Amino acid sequence: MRSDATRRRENIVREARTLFAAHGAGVPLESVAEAAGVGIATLYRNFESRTALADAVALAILADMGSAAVEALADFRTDPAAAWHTFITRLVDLDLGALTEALAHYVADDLSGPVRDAQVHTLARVAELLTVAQDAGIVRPDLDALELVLAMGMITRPQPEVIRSATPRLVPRLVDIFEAGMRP
Amino acid sequence: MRSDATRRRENIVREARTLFAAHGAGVPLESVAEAAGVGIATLYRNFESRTALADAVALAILADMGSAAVEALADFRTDPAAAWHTFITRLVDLDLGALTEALAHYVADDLSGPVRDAQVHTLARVAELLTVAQDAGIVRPDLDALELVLAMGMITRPQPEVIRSATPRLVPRLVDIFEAGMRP
Amino acid sequence: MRSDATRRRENIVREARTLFAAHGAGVPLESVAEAAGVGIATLYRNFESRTALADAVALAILADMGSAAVEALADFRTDPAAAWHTFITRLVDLDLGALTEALAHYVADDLSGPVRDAQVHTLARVAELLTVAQDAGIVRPDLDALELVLAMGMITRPQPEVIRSATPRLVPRLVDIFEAGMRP
Amino acid sequence: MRSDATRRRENIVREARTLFAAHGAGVPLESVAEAAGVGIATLYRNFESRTALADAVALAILADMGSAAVEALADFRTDPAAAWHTFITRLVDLDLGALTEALAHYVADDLSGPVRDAQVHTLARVAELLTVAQDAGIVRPDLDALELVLAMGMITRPQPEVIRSATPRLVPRLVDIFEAGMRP
DNA sequence: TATGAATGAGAATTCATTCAT
DNA sequence: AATGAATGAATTCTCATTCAT
Repeated sequence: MRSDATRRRENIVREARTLFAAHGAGVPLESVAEAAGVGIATLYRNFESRTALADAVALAILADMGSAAVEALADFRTDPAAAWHTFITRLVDLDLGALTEALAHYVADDLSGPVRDAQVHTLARVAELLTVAQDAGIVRPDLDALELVLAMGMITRPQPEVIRSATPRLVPRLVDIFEAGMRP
Repeated sequence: MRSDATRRRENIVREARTLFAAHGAGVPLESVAEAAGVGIATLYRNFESRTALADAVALAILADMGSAAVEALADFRTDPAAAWHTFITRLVDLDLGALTEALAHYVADDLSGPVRDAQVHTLARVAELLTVAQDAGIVRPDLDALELVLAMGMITRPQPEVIRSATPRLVPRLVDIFEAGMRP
Repeated sequence: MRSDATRRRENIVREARTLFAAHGAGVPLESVAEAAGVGIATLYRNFESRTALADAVALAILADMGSAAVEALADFRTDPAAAWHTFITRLVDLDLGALTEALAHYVADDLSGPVRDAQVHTLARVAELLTVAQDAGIVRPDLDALELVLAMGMITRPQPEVIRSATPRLVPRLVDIFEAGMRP
Repeated sequence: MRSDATRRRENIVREARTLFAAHGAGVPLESVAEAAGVGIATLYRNFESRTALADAVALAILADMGSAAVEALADFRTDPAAAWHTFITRLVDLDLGALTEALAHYVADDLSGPVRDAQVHTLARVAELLTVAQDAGIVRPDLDALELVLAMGMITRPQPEVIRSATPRLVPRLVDIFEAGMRP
């Protein structure tokens, strides 16, 4: 029973993440509930408010980002360039745009405790990786972790339909340019 | 009264452009009206619908972008690198994010005639400049005009307040990285 | 100059009458102004409010109805049945539906003085004709003038487009049935 | 709760029917909601749009009309004249005026499927009754079912308050005249 | 606990009426 | 005097959130 509830909850977060990434954080919560196959009231039982759900989405993304950083660090010895490139690629697949959207409701630095902590913690991991990469001469030395993450977030944010369909390969292209720009 | 009305109309477009850039194209039209110092009905007299207003905003931005390209071309002889850099910088100040947002309501290639025409026309100017810059060896050869414009649009799109205040210098930094990435 | 203004004013009333009859008294006054080829402010200079305009429409219709009754009376000697039938036919063409609509804004018996007077006066003429027709044995004796006028108004009131197009001959048919029903 | 919701829904239709009949199909939906004792959003949950509500009203009226026709047919053997008269009388009480109003938003023959079907079906019933009555020599042979229904609709359409209060017995009188006019 | 229904508050849009030229 | 522009008030419709089963 317990795990059933847990799975349901995670499912809601997953769908919210996808929808936030695709259509912005403004999507009707009812559509999130529907995508997750639950009633709207169930969503609200699990997440007190839109903010609470957005926080959960943010935490999920930050967790994935942390893992990506840790794994990249582990692989770094073997093949630095490949490890770094893989990390960037994984960031792209993380729906970072949804993260940005999910944070949109905070004013200034009033991030809720857990989110702020996770952010600090994850950024520390990324910074660690970044330092190693910089020391290895793969990445320009004046780049900081927050900047990197936000940059990836901005270039993967949801695009209006007109633009997405007119330029289907846009994101990979931007990522490629960005990677080039990050080299020393 | 005629010129008065014209000024008012332009004022509405200017405020809309600013607000679209700052908070997305979803901003209440009432807040646009308020910013422009007019009643909501006046806005509607001038722009039949949100779409019509968004079109006007798009046209204004495209016009400015065209001018920037033309001027950069003119300055190119004198100092290619400076001309290119100035062009990029001017793009940043154009509220391209607002353009992206303003296009958000179109499906596929159903841009309204005038907007599509202006887009084609302006992109042609930009492409001209781009070609010149590529020939001069300043810009990587595999970059196209649409890509360039969209890229600038994405990295200047409105940010949630948390992010903007936490990283006030973000946009210039991203631009710098992008410029680096665009070199051959 | 004077007659110019008068003609303009009458033109507004005429267009209002047509539009009230066709689309109900709720039509935008701006569309009335446009149909009359004047600016909305001119309409308002001539008619203080929608009510004032509606009154003018009512008066115009009542005047026409009075004339029709007077003429029918004059023709009655010659050919009673034809005179009566012609009268009924003329009522149909009078846009009586517009009259009904134009009165719609009055509560209870608060008709404005002039309208009430015109109504009383016109009904007296119609009653006169009606009496003559009843005496001649053409019309059932229990019919009164107000009833007659309202009946014609109801069966000529504007119809929704669906119905109008589905049954283009409806009004003449109803008039025919009504005429039959009015015989002794 | 299910049956509760059903009752509520039916209640909304009932009130809408009454208000459409009394004040035209243009009544603020908020006033319909209020009359039904629900919030405006509840009305919208049940009826996607004004059109959907109007359709429901139309269907309800058509259903009642069908029943009236069927019952009149059943009673016809016993007492033709009484059955016919009762049928006419029941039509009057059906708020046919509301039906007309409810159809007002359709263009040409674009009635929504279910409404069109119901209309065809109900008219067939009425036509059946009409034929029987014509065969019995009670009704003039050149009358068709649609005409009959529309005629009743027109003479029972909502009247402006001035008129209603000035002539409280108008509708029954018109019906009487109409019945007379429908005889062979 | 899970759900569908209910609700009020907010945003888009239209229109009668007033104002400034 | 004639006009087009400006405005607020009404109305439709949508959505986050709460409630009753």
